[in-house]
Amino acid sequence: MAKLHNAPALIFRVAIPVPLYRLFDYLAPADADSAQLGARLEVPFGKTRKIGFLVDIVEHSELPGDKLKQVLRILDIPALLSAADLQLLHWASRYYHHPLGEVISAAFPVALRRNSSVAMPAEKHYGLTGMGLLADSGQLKRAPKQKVVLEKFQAHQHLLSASALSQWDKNWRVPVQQLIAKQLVQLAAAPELASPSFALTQPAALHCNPKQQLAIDAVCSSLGQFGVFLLEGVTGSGKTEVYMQIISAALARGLQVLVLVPEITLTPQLEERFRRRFTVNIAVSHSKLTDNQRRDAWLHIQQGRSALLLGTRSALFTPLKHPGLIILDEEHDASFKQQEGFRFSARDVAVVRGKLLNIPVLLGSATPSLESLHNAAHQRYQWLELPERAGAAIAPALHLLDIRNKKMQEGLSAALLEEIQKTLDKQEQVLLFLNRRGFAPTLICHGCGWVARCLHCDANLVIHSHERLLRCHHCGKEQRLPDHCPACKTGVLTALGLGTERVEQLLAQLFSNKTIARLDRDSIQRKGSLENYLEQINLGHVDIILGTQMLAKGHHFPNVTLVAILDVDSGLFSIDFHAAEKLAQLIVQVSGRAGRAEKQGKVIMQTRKPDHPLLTTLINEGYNSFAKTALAERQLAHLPPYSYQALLRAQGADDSLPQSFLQTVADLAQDLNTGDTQILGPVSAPMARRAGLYRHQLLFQSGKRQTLQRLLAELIPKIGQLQQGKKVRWSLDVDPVDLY
DNA sequence: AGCACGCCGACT
DNA sequence: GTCGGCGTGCTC
Repeated sequence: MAKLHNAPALIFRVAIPVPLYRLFDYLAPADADSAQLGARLEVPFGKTRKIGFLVDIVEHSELPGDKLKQVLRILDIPALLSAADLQLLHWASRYYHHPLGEVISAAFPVALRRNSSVAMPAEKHYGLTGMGLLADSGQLKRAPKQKVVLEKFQAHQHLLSASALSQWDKNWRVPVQQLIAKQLVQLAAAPELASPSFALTQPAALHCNPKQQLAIDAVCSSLGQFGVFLLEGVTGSGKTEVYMQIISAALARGLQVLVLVPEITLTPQLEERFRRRFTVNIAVSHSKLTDNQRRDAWLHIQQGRSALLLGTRSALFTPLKHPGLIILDEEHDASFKQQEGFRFSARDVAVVRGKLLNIPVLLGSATPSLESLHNAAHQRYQWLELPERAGAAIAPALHLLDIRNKKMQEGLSAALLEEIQKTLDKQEQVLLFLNRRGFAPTLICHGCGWVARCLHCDANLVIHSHERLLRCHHCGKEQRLPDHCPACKTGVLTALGLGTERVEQLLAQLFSNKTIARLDRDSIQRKGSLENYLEQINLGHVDIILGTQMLAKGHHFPNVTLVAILDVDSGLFSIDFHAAEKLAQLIVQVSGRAGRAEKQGKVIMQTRKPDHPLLTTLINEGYNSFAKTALAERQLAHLPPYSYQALLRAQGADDSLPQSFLQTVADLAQDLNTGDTQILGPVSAPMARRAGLYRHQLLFQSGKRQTLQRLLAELIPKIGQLQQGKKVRWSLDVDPVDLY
């Protein structure tokens, strides 16, 4: 404990996960020598204790020594984050103008943010004994469970962890214990990661076409150095096989691979394919897992015990012991953008991470974002295309169906109904897409014109007919479906517009001998898992599939030969300039759900704007032509990616507080604005009131990223000190993707 | 974000 | 007389 009198007391600069734009100084603890930057620290903070992060060690503090408290303890020796990881988090904090403590905190799994224990799961691993290796499983025919388990081990020829076994079969413990008793299986020490010689006993890779091989070679030759690759491949073009062969090359070099996917609904199939293909330990991280499971996955990768991490957005920051490659699948997907708190884009941060770690980053999509295509066009990303459908599957044919002046039955034209009938007659499946759940979006009184509106939002209530409810899709508030008009008491209430429930009802009438599956948030919640539905569909037990957005993602329905998008027009006219891009991606993605090698799929889009250039370009010339046109329009309008934006949102209990707060900020920004940054607003948000709060926004736009960044860097810390800033909830969104 | 201090209304 | 409402201020 005794310190030399003259040794200067060391000061720890600590980032604390609080919404404050500053660091906190502490007196170093006794064991200061063992502290590394990035280590978690337990510190006294106000009246409580918090876990903070060591970001600097200095000799002097600006504060007088008697104001400083001492660090209680260093939680991680050594630190769990590498220098490059810490550098990435510093960058992200600066770029997104979000407090460093909260940003670093986001890199850790929840279980490590509050709880100090890095009680590394001393997870048990099991492997074959020499006897087990040679044993003939046929001799266990009187113990079928043991036989299957033994065969599982023999097929893998390496250690299996308890969690891997649990995922394979919940009831593995008893047979494994019995096999241990027979000395066929033994408890083993957990393996270190894959050295370069780690055996990858994988099934032979599929034969690749030349374009696939070109993509594989391009990324593989970049292993060990930074580079961004944009892999554009339509559904069925063999994108996943390209991923697998590149992953395989990275693993063979003893490198770890981080694979990010948009949502967990996509992971079961991909995870299964990975597990079948690779014998390395695979870690999985997504929101359906428990905090402890996610902590374990994080630590397994951090310690190099797992070689492959399959996860969603928040897995991006997981420290890699042997960084090799980052893959981001469906890179255009909106779920890669965090929409609250620390609003980062996992796609953009992944690219920066690749640069800092000096590893390649592979972005894949059938419908790349305009930003990524723009980056590819400017040689910042290397563009790799997979034009052909592997196995000679035929791309679906797209048709616009003009429904102007056509008689419609619940949103379905006679011509479409005829197509549906024809398809059903051939014993093939039909997929109908309508991006609105519920029965109908409006309840109106035929007598007096009263409309059911949400009390807390600027929105109409949606009719949910099965549940006899009116529900607000923005704040979730519900009420009973009224029998009579609450305003005039006499008028007849009428449902206006279309929802999936309503279409389902009609289909059930028209095709009463057919099975219909409705897939939307409501039906999934009520009737059980999505997987169950998907299985029923692919077993051929369903004739008509009807659903929302949910259908556009990942799942392929090989027996579907007709896809119909019931209302393509609602996406054509929006105040948000991203709408056209999103609609085009949606159309292509939904189209991609259908068909297989021997049957060409057909896609019908009902529209009242059959001449709309977005639709005609997309249909006649394809997604890439559409993208070129859309980018040209963006350039003319000086919109991203030809300019850079940041959106400051504010909400409060009344209309004036957020408005005047943003006006103060706008004035302040104007004073600081030395560049060409445009300060637009404040204006009220497109939905001015939501969940009882009044919302306003202020948009910053500049032709130069640096100019915008410089302004924000000066402005944002000042906002925190504004008196008005404490009475409203505000947040900054750098590179916003939806302007709501 | 927490958490405490602080100054005004309806309760045992 | 007090329990407790949430406005305001601070956290090294």
